[in-house]
Amino acid sequence: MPKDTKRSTAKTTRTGKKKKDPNAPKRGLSAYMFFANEQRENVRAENPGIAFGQVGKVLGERWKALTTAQRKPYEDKAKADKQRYEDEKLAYQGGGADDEDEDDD
DNA sequence: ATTTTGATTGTTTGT
DNA sequence: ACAAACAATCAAAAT
Repeated sequence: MPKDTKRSTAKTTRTGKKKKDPNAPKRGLSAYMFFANEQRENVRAENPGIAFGQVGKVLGERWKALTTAQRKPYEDKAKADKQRYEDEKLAYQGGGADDEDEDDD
């Protein structure tokens, strides 16, 4: 039996965010996010007057309804987003390698 | 090196 | 602005 490695996906939206990172390099988005961005209109369009959580549910079902091929475009964006985060984390850790100029806020 | 955990992403509606 | 359900993620920390 495969180790589940505890998947905490049931908590959902933790408004009380405790970050230990100094400058908190926000991660990248997820494929689902991009997928939702596109489908949200479609789902809502097909479900007039759909409830709050319902939309999300239907959305998720549709998401899995796709194949890796369909997710590909979304995953692609997700990866691109990750790279975006990479820059953040890079700057988040790598302060000044040799010389750096940053805008004082 | 491996495992776990924690933090984060964006959307929906309604108040 | 935030509240859950939906899925991914994945990088960093702990072991």
